[in-house]
Amino acid sequence: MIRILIADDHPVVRAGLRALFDAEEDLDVVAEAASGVEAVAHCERGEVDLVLMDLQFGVGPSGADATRMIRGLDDPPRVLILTNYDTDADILGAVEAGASGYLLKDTPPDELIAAVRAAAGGASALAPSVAGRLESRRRSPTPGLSPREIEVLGMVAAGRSNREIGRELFLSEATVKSHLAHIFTKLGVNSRTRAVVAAREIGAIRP
Amino acid sequence: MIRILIADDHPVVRAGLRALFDAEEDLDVVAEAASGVEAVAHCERGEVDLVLMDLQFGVGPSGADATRMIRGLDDPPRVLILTNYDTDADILGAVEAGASGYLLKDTPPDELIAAVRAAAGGASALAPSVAGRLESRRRSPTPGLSPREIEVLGMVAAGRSNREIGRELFLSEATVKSHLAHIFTKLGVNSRTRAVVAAREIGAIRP
DNA sequence: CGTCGAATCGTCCGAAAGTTTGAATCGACC
DNA sequence: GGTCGATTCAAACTTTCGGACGATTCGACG
Repeated sequence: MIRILIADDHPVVRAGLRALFDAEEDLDVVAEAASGVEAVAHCERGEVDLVLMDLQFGVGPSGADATRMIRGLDDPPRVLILTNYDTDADILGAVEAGASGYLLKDTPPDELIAAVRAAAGGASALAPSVAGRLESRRRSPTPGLSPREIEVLGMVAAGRSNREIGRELFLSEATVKSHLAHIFTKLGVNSRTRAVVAAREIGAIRP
Repeated sequence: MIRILIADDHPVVRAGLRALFDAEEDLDVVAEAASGVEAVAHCERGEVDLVLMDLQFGVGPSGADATRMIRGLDDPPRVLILTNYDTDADILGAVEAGASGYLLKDTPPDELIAAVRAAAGGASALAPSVAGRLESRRRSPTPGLSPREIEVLGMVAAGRSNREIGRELFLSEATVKSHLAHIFTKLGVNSRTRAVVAAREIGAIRP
């Protein structure tokens, strides 16, 4: 018997998953959580073998954060990510946080159930499209943007000018330009707007 | 008895909605559709009082398109939009397409069921947050960007330079600048990156 | 201890971008 | 028939960006 915790902020999705699992004899939905903190609280009490976790909660810690916390417990349950979003950064973040698998919400039910059984059994379960993405990422790893560069890039994406960025980060405009020049070469572009597009594509900034 | 068609490309969401409605005596889920064309086909055969429609389908016509087609039938069912996304343009587009209501997927189940009954009874059902958004939109209507301006803005958002935009649209660079100047004043900004941010916020270009 | 990347700041210069002003055409609308 | 917005273009001007150097500091790593 696999004891499952469903963590998703959409009641409809929770009901759908519960209906799906109720039809299987070896799957038992023992709890639901509408937020990351709720999910962690449930796991602290034990009695859960596997968590189905959304990445996007309206408020509070993200699914990746919750995953990290859960995996830090003693004898933690496995965590399977089930989300709509599939940018590289999301997936990498989740896997690094300790997720055993990554599924997209348009996964067919039979695949989903198979993945749940596989994950509970200790195997890794990645949606094929996700696995391919991870593979392609391994071949051309993220142009390692430093934290500072990502910060600057985020402000560029928000429409700030170099001068404004300098003011807000307490930098000289020259430094901002310097960061931007590095960002440009790392992303293979030659203008701020193109950099924003590229950053969105690789998931380096909020979509 | 309200006969319901669920149109959503996510099996999990369909299962969730079905479970939700099955618990109500006066609601009967008579069919499911995983795409816009499927939904329209079902409605052409009649036997449906209300369609719960997602806006985002992976392939094929959008939920708004499907809504337009359904509302163009003889004696059409009512259409209730149920979606994740809530940009102004999405909502406006759906309402203009003939939707009787607009709900977000994080709506609590009881509200959802109430909205379904209201819509089937002929009333309009808008989520409070959505109604507020429409209201605010009425107060400050979309700065009327012309089709050409939207076209230019889209290319700016894609990272093109003024010269490139001119080449691709067979315009002089002066004309591109002229369009941009108008766009800036209409959006109340003073740079291309800010214009892209503003355009995203009001839903004038792809999110 | 030397090396390396990250982060900081600087100058100089050409290329884009943005501002201002003006103007022509065209279709829609009253 | 006149007005108005959309679209097109132009010249001149200012500001911002981006490229191409270099330079310093500092912590990490072997």
